[in-house]
Amino acid sequence: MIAQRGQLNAVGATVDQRSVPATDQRSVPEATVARLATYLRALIGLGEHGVATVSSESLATAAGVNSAKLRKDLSYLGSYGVRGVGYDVSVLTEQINKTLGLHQNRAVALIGLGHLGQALAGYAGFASRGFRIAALIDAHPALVGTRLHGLTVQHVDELADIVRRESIAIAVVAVPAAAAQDVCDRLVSAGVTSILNFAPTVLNVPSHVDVRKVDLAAELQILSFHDNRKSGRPECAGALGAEQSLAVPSTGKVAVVR
Amino acid sequence: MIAQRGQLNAVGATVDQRSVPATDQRSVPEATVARLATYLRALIGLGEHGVATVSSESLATAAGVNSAKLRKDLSYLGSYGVRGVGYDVSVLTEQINKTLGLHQNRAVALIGLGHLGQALAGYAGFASRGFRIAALIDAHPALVGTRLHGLTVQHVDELADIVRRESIAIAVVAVPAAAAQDVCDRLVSAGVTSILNFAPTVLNVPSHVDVRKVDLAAELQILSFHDNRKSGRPECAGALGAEQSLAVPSTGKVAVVR
DNA sequence: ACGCCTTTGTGAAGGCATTCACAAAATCGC
DNA sequence: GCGATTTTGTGAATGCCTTCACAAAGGCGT
Repeated sequence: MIAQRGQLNAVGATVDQRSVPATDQRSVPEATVARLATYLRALIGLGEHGVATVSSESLATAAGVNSAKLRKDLSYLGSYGVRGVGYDVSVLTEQINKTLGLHQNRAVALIGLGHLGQALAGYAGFASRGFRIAALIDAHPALVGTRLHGLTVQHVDELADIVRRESIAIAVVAVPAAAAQDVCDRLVSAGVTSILNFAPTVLNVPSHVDVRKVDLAAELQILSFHDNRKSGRPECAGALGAEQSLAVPSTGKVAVVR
Repeated sequence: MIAQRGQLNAVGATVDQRSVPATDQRSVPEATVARLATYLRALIGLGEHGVATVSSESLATAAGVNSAKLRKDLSYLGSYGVRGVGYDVSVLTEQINKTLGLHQNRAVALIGLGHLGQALAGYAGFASRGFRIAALIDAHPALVGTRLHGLTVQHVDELADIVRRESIAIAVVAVPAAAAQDVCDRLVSAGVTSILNFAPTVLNVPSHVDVRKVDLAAELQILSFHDNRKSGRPECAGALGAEQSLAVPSTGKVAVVR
């Protein structure tokens, strides 16, 4: 399903001169997609340093993965490397851009302008990596109408209009957990098909809508788990100890890795 | 789906020394750990609503996963359910807390107080979910010395002292990409063993240090990929116009007209 | 006490993802 | 032109995660 798209794509009619399934998004594994963004970042960095060609080995190092994985990942996009030489930085950059659908800046709506929302509104990384924040939305009367990073905050009741007017497909939700599902429902019925959720709650959406969540505290909790494990024995010091007291510290063993 | 993944740093298996079956953290799969935080959130929510017992089915729904997965995940922690009844909310909450090492509040250092850093400094979700921001650190002279959310911003040169004084094992890095590796190196040599990185760059760390990254633009790019794919095929009648697709069944190709 | 009903915990199967390892392709030096 | 050298692209193997499906375990009603 989902065949290749005939990209109009301004910059040069670089259209596929290949007859092969270039940019065959059908089968790009999820894990690979998640890494493409990292590769893209690394490639852009290389390009800015004037590097014209890069081997899978060094690109992999720059992206923090091993080269076999990188090559397999890239192979899903088509065959853009040259054996014995490596990858052309600009070609590969363009190819990943295309695969990720970043050929044109995508309009994004940001809902919720608390501390986090305001920070996101000013985050330069969005603009520099293919996204344009096209609307700022909040429900708080004191915020609506104020200007922020060049945009006027609009009321959440106008959400549907805004989404349609600006052809917004992607929204960032940075409202309190209690309000998130409601905002989400409004977004979905307005036609948004992709949501990045910062609220610590599960969003229920119809199957044609994609949700990615960023749960900041959860990230720390995951680190905490590993840290707990690394630091060895001293676990539940207080509260519910009982069974733990007979740890075996004699060897003082610590987590040994590789 | 599309759950985030950790980075390198697999954190290998620890040594044996076993004989304590309960809370055997040695073998909890990474994917499970990442979900425990979500279960915990759901459980706390249930607890606050006075729910005393919950079945795997309804807890799974609350957490947005299927019940088989939830049961298997919980089985790694031990056997805390009662057949025919379900799980005791408070027992399970406590158990997950323990597994994640959240029995006592963990001190966290936050480095970088730009827009994002300031938002994180004020993020209530950290405090309510087991973490205490114990230090705010930046390099900018204009920021050092100012008070923010009850803490005085300290200079990055004092980082090592602060980490030791406060027994900090976890740090949040919210500095510009160009400064991230340097800050990271300082953290590691000061003894920090877990890092949550918001800078869009790969951090190199020794194998005993854990890094998790949150790349905001990458999240959007991943959504963009799927969105790109979706809009190429008129699967579900998306009543959101803006784009019209012309499918060419014979070749399976799709052209997008804007 | 005794079935009945509900729900857990878990082997087994199936699906993805990662890693391995090597043949194929391309350049370079001579 | 040709062999040496480099590096890609990819089958095959391995391992991890998810899903299935069901026996075992416990409460409840009678």
